[in-house]
Amino acid sequence: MPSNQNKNDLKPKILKDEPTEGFIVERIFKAVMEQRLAPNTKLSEARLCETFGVGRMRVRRALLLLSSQGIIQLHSNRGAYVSCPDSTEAKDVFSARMLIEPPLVRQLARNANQINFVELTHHIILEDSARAKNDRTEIIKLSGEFHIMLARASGNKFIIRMIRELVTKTSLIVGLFGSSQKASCPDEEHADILQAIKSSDAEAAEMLLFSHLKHIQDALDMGRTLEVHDDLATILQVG
Amino acid sequence: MPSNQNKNDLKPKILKDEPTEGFIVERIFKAVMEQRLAPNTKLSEARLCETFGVGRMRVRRALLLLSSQGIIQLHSNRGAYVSCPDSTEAKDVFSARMLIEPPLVRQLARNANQINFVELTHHIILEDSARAKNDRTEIIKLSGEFHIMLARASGNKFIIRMIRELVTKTSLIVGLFGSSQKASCPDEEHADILQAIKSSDAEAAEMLLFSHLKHIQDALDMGRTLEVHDDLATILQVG
DNA sequence: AAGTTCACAATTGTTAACAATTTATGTCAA
DNA sequence: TTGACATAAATTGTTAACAATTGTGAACTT
Repeated sequence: MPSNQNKNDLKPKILKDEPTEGFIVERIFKAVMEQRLAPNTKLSEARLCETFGVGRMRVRRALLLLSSQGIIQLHSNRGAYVSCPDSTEAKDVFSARMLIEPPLVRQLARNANQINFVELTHHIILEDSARAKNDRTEIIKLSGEFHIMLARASGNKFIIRMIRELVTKTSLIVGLFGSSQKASCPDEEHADILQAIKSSDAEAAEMLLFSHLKHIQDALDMGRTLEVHDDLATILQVG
Repeated sequence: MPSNQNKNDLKPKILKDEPTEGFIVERIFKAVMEQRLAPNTKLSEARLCETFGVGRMRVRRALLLLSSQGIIQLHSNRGAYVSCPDSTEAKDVFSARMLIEPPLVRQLARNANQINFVELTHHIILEDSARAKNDRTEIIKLSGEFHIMLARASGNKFIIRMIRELVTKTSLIVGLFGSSQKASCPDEEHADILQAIKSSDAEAAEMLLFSHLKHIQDALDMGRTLEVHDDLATILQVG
């Protein structure tokens, strides 16, 4: 959802080593989704400039785009901070996801024959593998990505964008309110959902996804303190 | 230290006569939704600057925000143009709306007791009035707004934003592919939907909204020429 | 007349300097 | 030590000049 889709832009601008603002948005977006950027972290222009080796304009445009997607918040004259959703916003996020995603997988199950399952199936394997290694960071990353892949299977760019935004906010919420003991994404539920879709069982898929979201929400524990990262360069350059 | 969020953000900046970029976005957004800005219309920076009496920076930021919402498209070195959705995108828009809005009104019907119906009811009256006067412009404006009001009734800002964007794109699509003879928004359907919600008939509301969207889509006629407006000042300053 | 080339005008993209605001620092008094 | 207050530093917001790109049109060739 970042930048622009260009028809006539067949220029070799990609050769320039300067990252485009879409690239910067993507990086920060991903860092937030993978919980490498904690809520309330300050994203100063100067820091981002040197991190990405880019002028101030690009950074400011990227920050504006991120703020328009609710990933960060711009406080005038004070800078950009990673969004810190409150419980109300958390409720809205899950409410929106519960409204959209169940009908989505229902539709997917109905058109199961048109779906390419290889990537999705492979993704489940990756998730299992990460769980086996107890790699919390990887689990979080893959868990979010699974839902985005489901959205992508719809082929509808509006749905994809919406889900992407909601999943990213979910990452922030889980980072803030997720009790570390409970599993952030219950073990076999993704596999079950995918199986239901594969077997064209629309009702089951819809219900499974709904309860899946409910499980995630129920595992939240409102009322936790948060830590603020500060080594942006490391966080953003990796991955 | 993390507890202070809105301290100085409530400044009397509104006193400045310079419109903020949010204001500019809102104006253009609305102009597109009400079909006063035709697809493919060029929005040159200079023109917008003098129209809103604002520096180039504000305009550029506004344009970036609008492009991130898909309302306009930015072609590098060539400027900003009102989006001109093709048939594929049109299909995606209706597909997304059919996925989201029916479950939305279903939910609204279930919680009908928590909804304030005065504005919605009044809106129906306004629509009837506009239809009576055969005021096409007003009809288009009100028709879109009704759906946004439904979204607003959910109180969920993610849903509201999504619907707003989809409705606006629908306006572009109807402007492009809408055959002028067929009604753009069938006469009594909004009233019927609202009545179903009022009576807590979730199933009926869901189905009525679905077929309502289908009717709008079916009334489209792919393959029309488009006209490009050019008097931005007039268009944007009114309303 | 159609097409090409070249130069010029208009528009957008970028940079850097400047202004405004916030945050940090340091001194002094209670 | 704490608090207030003034000053300095750092950060963001804005403006304007400059660079780069695109579109236009005249002159020229075929």
